[in-house]
Amino acid sequence: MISEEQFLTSVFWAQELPRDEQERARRGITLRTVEAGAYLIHRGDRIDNWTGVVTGLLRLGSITTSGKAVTYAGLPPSCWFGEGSLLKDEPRQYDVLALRRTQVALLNRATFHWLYENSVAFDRLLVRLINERLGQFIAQVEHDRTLDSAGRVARSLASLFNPVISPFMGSHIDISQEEIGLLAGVSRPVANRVLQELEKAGLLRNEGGGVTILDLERLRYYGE
DNA sequence: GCATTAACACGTA
DNA sequence: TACGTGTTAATGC
Repeated sequence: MISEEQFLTSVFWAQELPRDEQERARRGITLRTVEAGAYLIHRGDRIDNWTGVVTGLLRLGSITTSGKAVTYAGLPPSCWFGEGSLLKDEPRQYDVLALRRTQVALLNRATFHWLYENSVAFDRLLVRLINERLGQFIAQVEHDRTLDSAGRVARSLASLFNPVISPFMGSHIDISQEEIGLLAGVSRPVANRVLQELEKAGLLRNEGGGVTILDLERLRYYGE
């Protein structure tokens, strides 16, 4: 179980629940650390938790039959995921890999289902998140087919700062150019070149192991 | 052409 | 020493 203070500061949806439901949710959450390069979830695993990123960075994706890594989304701090597998009670469809040492919060299955059955506030939260994620993935399919590498890097960076999905993000993220390349599906030299291009355009600031976003709206539509 | 990999130099924690 | 960044050369689709 996590402390009340940790619950309120690291779980963005805590305040959306009435007091008694908050307390029930808090008692159902445990913390866990995943080392850099380790898998939190393998494709085919049975899922027993709804999972939130507290610190660090995860990559949602899979490996194609030809062995190529495909990224579906970066999962930054304050992002919660895995509700699909819990609601459908089916094995996990994708891999979740820690790009760096990452702390996650795990809400156990029983508590998740209790909230799902009994809390209007929790259901509204789920609908909002699923709706937003659907829009994000549809946009991503379009962009992967139309944008060049600069647009894809800009897009995948911008998607980390989605205020519905990861509301605690602010404007800075600790992420190396190597990791940006892994998320955007480009090599590090390309990520490096694009980041300099985006900095020249005034959309972000490169800070060595991190990036500060200066203009999220233009970053989101860069290259269109 | 544009991207990738491998390699090297450089600065910093 | 380890890591992140900037850059180049060789190579492939």
